[in-house]
Amino acid sequence: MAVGKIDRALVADTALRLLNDVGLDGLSLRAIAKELDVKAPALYWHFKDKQALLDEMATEMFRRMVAGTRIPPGARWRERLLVTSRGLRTALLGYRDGAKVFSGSRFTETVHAVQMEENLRAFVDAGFTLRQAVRATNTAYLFTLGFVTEEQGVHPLPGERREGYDMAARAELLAGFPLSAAAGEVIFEGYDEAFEEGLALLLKGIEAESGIN
Amino acid sequence: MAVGKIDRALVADTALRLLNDVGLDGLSLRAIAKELDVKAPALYWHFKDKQALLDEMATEMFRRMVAGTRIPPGARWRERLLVTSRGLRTALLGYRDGAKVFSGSRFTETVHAVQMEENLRAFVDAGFTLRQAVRATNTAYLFTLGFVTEEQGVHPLPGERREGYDMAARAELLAGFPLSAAAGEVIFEGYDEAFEEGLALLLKGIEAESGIN
DNA sequence: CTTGACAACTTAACATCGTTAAGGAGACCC
DNA sequence: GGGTCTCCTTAACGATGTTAAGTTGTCAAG
Repeated sequence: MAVGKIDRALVADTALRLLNDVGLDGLSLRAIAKELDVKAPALYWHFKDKQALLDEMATEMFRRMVAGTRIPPGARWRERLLVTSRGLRTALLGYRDGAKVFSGSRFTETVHAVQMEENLRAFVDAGFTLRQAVRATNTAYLFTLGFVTEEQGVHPLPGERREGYDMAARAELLAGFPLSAAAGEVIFEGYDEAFEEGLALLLKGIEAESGIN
Repeated sequence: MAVGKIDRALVADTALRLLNDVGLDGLSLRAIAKELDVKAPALYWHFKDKQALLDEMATEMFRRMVAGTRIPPGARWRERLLVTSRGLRTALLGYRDGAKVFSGSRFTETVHAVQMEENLRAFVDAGFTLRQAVRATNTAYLFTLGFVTEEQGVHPLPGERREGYDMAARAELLAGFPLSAAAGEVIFEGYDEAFEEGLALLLKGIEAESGIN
């Protein structure tokens, strides 16, 4: 398809586009290569192995997340943590198996440090110790990763629903567990609200434990 | 090795044992079959595909977690959430790539409903609405999953450390980001404390938002 | 203008993987 | 003794990540 010069960025971009069509399981080097009008082994000129390509994809995902996250100027710790957490979730949801790709990879650059530094700075400026700042941001980060991982297990892409989870069948299996049965609706419907309320719990906790608001 | 009757439970048990040696990537059907003194296609008599076997492994992990988690009689919501979250982390840490296997699979039974029901019950009895109870327990659950997933990216098994993460090199890369550089020690050392403090934040938040203690 | 080096690819092949098709040994029942 | 069912084997398929070796184009030095 694309006949121009091939470099790491173009490969990662192409792979990310393909990811939404075929998912992580279908993302073979041969498929990516075909999209670039090239044979599979050519990719080894640019990446030492497939994991290195996945790492580049994760890094590019993060780059786009940072670019797409508008942080209000003068935002304080609370707002920053809300906005960056929502931004991460939105970014991961933008790709099929986005959370899996992301959390199975390691960054190839230090782009992530910019946002991390600004977030930590906001906390420290507000009076948190560095340790408190790290724990707070990291907890939000890991909650978001876990959340989207599970969410994408049910909704591979926003709007799509994965087969094999019938609400009625679930209710029947959980006869004898009335609360768990009723919990189904709360869990599997309204992921947006669930995420927001989880974040809200965390923020409340940060506030309550530090006394900083 | 084992020459007795082969059934789903034995296969899952053997696969879980092998998992700690070879990791998820090395966990091939042929390797599992060899461990059972059997050829790979034999496994298809007991499982419709590899994912079904992984599902059984995840279910067995959960079963052992429940069996290994001593919940003090009369424990209230706070203590229950602490104990079950710690229990989940400990269980996942017990297997190489435990978190990945677990969060990529779906239970084959409803064993999980027992503990879920008891936890929700504890919350509701304490005065939480069902919705609050679900949000609280689910947030803790997803945080734990995200946490251990990242933790095992650095420590495949307790005591082992994955290569490629040199603390000195990291500090050098993050020159210009002093807070992020300093955060390294807080993040990568003391996962136990980090987990406890993340949980503590959450519990504080649950308490603060509901007014229930 | 030729030569040589280097970058960027192709072709061919390898071992391994999940999975399917077909068949065989053994237990059990009529 | 014949037939059926369970549980396994043998053989094979297509696909995968990866490596080795060779090919093409570009470009600078002699």
